[in-house]
Order: sequence, then structure tokens, then C-alpha cells
Amino acid sequence: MTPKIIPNVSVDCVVFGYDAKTKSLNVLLIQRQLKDKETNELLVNDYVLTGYHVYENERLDETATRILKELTGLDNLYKKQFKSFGNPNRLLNEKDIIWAKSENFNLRTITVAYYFLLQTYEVNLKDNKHNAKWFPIKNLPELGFDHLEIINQAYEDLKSKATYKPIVFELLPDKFTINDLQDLYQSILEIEIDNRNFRRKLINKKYIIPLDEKQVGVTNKPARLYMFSKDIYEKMFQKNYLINI
Amino acid sequence: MTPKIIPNVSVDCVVFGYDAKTKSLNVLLIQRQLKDKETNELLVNDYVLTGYHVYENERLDETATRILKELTGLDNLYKKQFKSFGNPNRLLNEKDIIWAKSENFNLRTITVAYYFLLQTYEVNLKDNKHNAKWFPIKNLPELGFDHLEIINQAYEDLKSKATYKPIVFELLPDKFTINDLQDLYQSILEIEIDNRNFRRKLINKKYIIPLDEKQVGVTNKPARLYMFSKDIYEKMFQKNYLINI
DNA sequence: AACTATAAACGTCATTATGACGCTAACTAA
DNA sequence: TTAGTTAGCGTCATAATGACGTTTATAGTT
Repeated sequence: MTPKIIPNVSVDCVVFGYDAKTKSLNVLLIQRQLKDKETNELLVNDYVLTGYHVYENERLDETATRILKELTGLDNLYKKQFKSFGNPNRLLNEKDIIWAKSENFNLRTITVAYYFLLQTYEVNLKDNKHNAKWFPIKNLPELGFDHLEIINQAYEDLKSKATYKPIVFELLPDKFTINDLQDLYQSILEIEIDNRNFRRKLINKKYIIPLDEKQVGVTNKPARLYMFSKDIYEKMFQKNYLINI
Repeated sequence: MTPKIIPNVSVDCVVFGYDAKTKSLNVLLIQRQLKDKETNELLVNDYVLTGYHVYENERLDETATRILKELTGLDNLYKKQFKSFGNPNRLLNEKDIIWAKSENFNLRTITVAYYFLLQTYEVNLKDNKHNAKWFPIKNLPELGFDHLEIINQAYEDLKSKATYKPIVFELLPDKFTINDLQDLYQSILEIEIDNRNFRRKLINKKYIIPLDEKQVGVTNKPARLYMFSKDIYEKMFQKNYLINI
């Protein structure tokens, strides 16, 4: 027996996945399809975020975690509740209305939106029941509901946060090269960075730990691997506010 | 006739007011009192944030603006939706249950929380119907519901935001002195700052505009007044992400 | 008119961080 | 051996920062 849900409230999840090989920041979306029962014509055919209602006895964070577990099989990801959306007309496109009729759900819903950070390769997309697919943030498909708006705001939050908190490491493997890190910043922020200055800046941080390990299997000079130490980072800034306006 | 409301959803507002005279960051709270109808005993007597339900045809932002207008008479304040709260047990203290029975409201409510920034003197507290009162953030009274948690998280967000966005100017008059600004940072961040270095840093910002005006009526050397130019600030940073981890 | 208390505001110096570049090093594949 | 490719070291001028010392303008007091 499924638990009772709270009416009018949902949680939507923006899943950001970074692919270090293609240097692409992607969003995980699921397909929304509805066929006319008689003509078999596709009435609705687009993509949406994964989301669901909140159970009666569940915290919002738990709803988000549950949704993500169900979609990706993954737990323990970086998760941020970044904004709630509740415009009265946020689900009033033509296709949303068709969809809502068939699914019998309330069009005046407030959704609490989260984003998650991971690497694309962590998710196994074979035999996922939602037809989930990665899309580059720069090349999103047609989206249902107000989900383009939600993704854009998640992306803005991520961009801004990436400039003052060390969250990018959630999008990389534990061991990474300085150039991986630079590529990632360049993808997220859509900027070009001078490699020599970036490198100097990063290797001077105490919480970027050089390892006695190098890349293997590359066709050029193998790069040194580094790790991020959250411990050291937090010790350095626990009482230290740097005003940087 | 009052509009229909959306069940299970509310908006709560944390109003931060800065008092430059006392150098105190304050929160505006309203009194929550309930008397036993027979014995006249005070069953509930504490403070809470202002909040209300969302109307059927209203955006969340509009709800927040409406609540604040009703409480303070003010429009056009800096407003930020910073987090939503929906723990199943967020309203399950003994007093909240008593209160909810008498007010006939749903204890499983998700609230979308906003904070507002202004100067305490802007609000006229005479004849306000809610018995609203300012409390220093360092010295809050007993609070109902989960409102202490909400205030603390609003404060954390404000602290962090103040270090990388120029929002402190929302808490000061248009014309301010460098020392006003320093006092404000010190109050918010609970740190000590070297005046000479702070002054040098701020005066060199292009968006801190010196005026040909000085303080009047002070008993010591009158300080020069400055303004913050949002225009210049935004032009400087519209395409410029500074990585500062 | 001179003195005092108070806060404003200018200045110095050593160190560190930054932006803009030039150049060398290590690896694989041909 | 050589070419292609990416890693990574180095230099220089300028800007920003942290830690201080010193002077200045005002109102109130003597």
C-alpha cells in the first residue's frame, strides 16, 4: 500500500551530470508521452524533470532523495533545495492540460525544486523505466510544464555557487587533474581561463592535495592527480568570512 | 469576500531590520497569545514570524509581498525566497498543537520562507494590530512553531550572501558613511574588521560613490557620505565570474 | 581662546595574489 | 627520430591585502 500524499505539493529534481570526457554539463530528463487511445496519435511528446508528491510522513529532503534513488539507484549525492515554484499558471500550457486530465492531477501545485550533482557515468541508463536521457545544458529538448524555467534557475544557482563554494568537486571523480578542474569551470561558467594562472592558483590551495599518482593510458604527458580535502577546507573557513563584494 | 486559499501551503516572512544607531540587526516578530476561555490562563504566549496561506490565484512572491505590506505598510523591499520547510513534525510542539486546535489549521503544512531587508526606522510600530516587535538576532524571545529554525537559516543565508553580493546596502540609508558600512558588516558577520584596511578597500570600488556631503550634528569630525551604485556594479559583473574558492 | 575627547581619514611597508605572457617537459604514435 | 599533444614551470609588472602609525576636523569643556 502506497503512503498517502500531500495534495498541492511536489518535489522536482534537476540532476546535473558532468561528463569529463566530452567536457559537457548535462541534465537528466525523462520522457513524457501520451497517445490518443483511438487514433494512436502522439498528443504529448516531450521531456520533463523527475518529480513526485510528498508523502504524508516524509520530510522534503527525503522526498527528493527517494525520487533520485528511484531514478538513478544512487544515494548520498550532493543535494540542494534551491527554490520553490508556485505560479498559478506554471502548468497551464496546452500539453500540460492534456496531460493533467489523463493523469488526474492538480494543476495548482507548488513544487519544491532540488538539484543534484554527479558524474554522468555514475548513472546506468540501461533498462530505466522512465526513458531517462542526458541532455547538454546548452542543448535541451522541448520541455513540459515550467521545467525549462526550473532548470535555468538551478543552473544560475549552480553557476553562482561554483564561484564561491567548492561544489565543483561533486561533479568530478575523487582524483582529478588540474586541467579536468579547469575544463569543468569553463563548462559551467562558459568562460575561458588562462591555464597557467589557474594552475598556479589552485595548486597553492592547501585543500587541493597533490597525489603521487599520474594519469595512465593517455597519449601525451600524463598529468598529476589531485584530491580535494573537504576537512582542510572547512577548518580554514569555519570562522573566516572574506568580504568579497 | 476573501479569496480561496491553497491548503497545506503557507509563506513565512523573516523581516531583518538594521538599526544603524545601536548597530543591531533585528528581526520583526509578532505575538502569539491564546487564553483559556474559562480560567483566562495564558495557554500560549510567545512570538512567531508573520505568515499566511497562499491564495488560489496568487504567485508565491505576491503572497510574501502581501504579507509584508499588511504587516509594515511597505512595498518594494529587498526580498528573497531562501528555503521551504516541510518536516512532518515542524509544528508539533505542545503549544503549536493547542494553537492549531483553536485556529483550526492543518499541522502538516509546507511553508515557503522569504526574508526581507530594511532599516528598523522604516517601520512604524505604533498601532500595529499584530503586536509586532523588533528583537535583536542575538537575543530572540521564545518562538513558536519551527520559527527559530527558519530564522537561523535565513540568517545563515544572509551572512553568506553578504560576503559575495552587495546586499548590505538594503539595510542602510541611501547615503551612508564608510564606518556605517563597516559597523553593519561587523554586526551581520560577527567579526572585527580593521577600519583602515576596510576603508581603503571600499573607497577603491567604482560603485561606491563619494558625495560632496558630510554628516551633520555629530560631535566629532563629520564623515563623508557615500552612495552605492547598483548600475555600475551590475555593469562591472554582468559577464565576469570571479572564481573565489 | 585654548584644550580635550572622539571618530574620520590619510599614510607606510612588507607580503601575497593576479593577469599576461614565454618556454620547457613528457608522453605516444608514426 | 620526429611530430603532435598536453602538462607544467617560470617571469614580470601591477594590484590587493594585512598590520600598523599618524594626522585632522568637529563639538563640548575649561
